[in-house]
Amino acid sequence: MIFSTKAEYGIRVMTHLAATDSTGPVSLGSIAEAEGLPLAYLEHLAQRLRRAELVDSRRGAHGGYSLSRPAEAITMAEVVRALEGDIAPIECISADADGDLVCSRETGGAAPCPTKLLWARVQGSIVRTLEDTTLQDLARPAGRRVAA
Amino acid sequence: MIFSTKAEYGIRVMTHLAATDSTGPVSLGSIAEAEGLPLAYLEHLAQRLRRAELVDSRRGAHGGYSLSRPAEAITMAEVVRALEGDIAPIECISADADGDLVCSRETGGAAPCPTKLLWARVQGSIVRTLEDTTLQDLARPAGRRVAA
DNA sequence: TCAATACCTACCTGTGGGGTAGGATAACCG
DNA sequence: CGGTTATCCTACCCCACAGGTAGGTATTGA
Repeated sequence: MIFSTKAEYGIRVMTHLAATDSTGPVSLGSIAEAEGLPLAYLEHLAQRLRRAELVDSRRGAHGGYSLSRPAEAITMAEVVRALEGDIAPIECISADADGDLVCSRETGGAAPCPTKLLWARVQGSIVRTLEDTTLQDLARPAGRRVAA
Repeated sequence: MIFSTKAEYGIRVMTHLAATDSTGPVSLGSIAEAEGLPLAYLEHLAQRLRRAELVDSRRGAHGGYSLSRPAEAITMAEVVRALEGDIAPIECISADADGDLVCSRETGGAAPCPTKLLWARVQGSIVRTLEDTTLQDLARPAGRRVAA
């Protein structure tokens, strides 16, 4: 499995916010009830979304969460990264500061790991797909921006 | 992480076989030594590859494994599926007999899960990438068949 | 002041990845 | 035929992490 329920639940929270936006902050409790998800667990995910500055929060009575930006300006790449961490196809692959993929098995350029090409391709296609899909695409499933 | 070391190790075994092909079967022991991987673990992976009919095996002295088909006729989609099982981006998504994606959260078409569109796109891009990459592409990293 | 809410830290439990161990079976070689 | 080299098979083990639960603290509106 590629993504865990962290990504699923978190995206459902974001989609819910997108659908009920402009009516003030929405409490996690009401989202949990509407989506049928455990509140205590959603709180963890909401913290990740907040630290990534994808949502704003207001504490106290009538507080809650709201999108920090319009739904069309939030890509799924950002959301998934906030919820799941860096998107890597496999443990030995990570991106360096320039965004180039690095294989931890490559010890001084001796014998490049033959699988690196595959992971690079897979990673690229996933990231491109996530960057091409915005929150708005999911909130209004009728309007598909790009070909699936 | 999307793929585990099962996929990595298994592909390295396949690549090794592709590189040393036409010289008779290769023992797992020699592959394990050359690649620096634990033999006992590779045996599990080799069984998966054999049951998927991606490799042929010969028992006994001077036995070992060999590719069941030319490297250019083996796609990474087959190899990864044999090693990791079905490729699904998330637990709630699976493919039915026709290959269409099904979301286990959809209970009678009530409220379609807003995340399904995203998982469908991601799954499609991964599968397409894996199907476009053959074992030969990895065995000869210089000759890239498709754009990354 | 009180209720509602976000925020924080600690803990728990099951599953699966990533192996190890040990034997049974089969083929070649002298 | 008997030993050696291999695949094949089953059982087990450890631990990190997903997926939560619990319980408290801080903040705000009425």
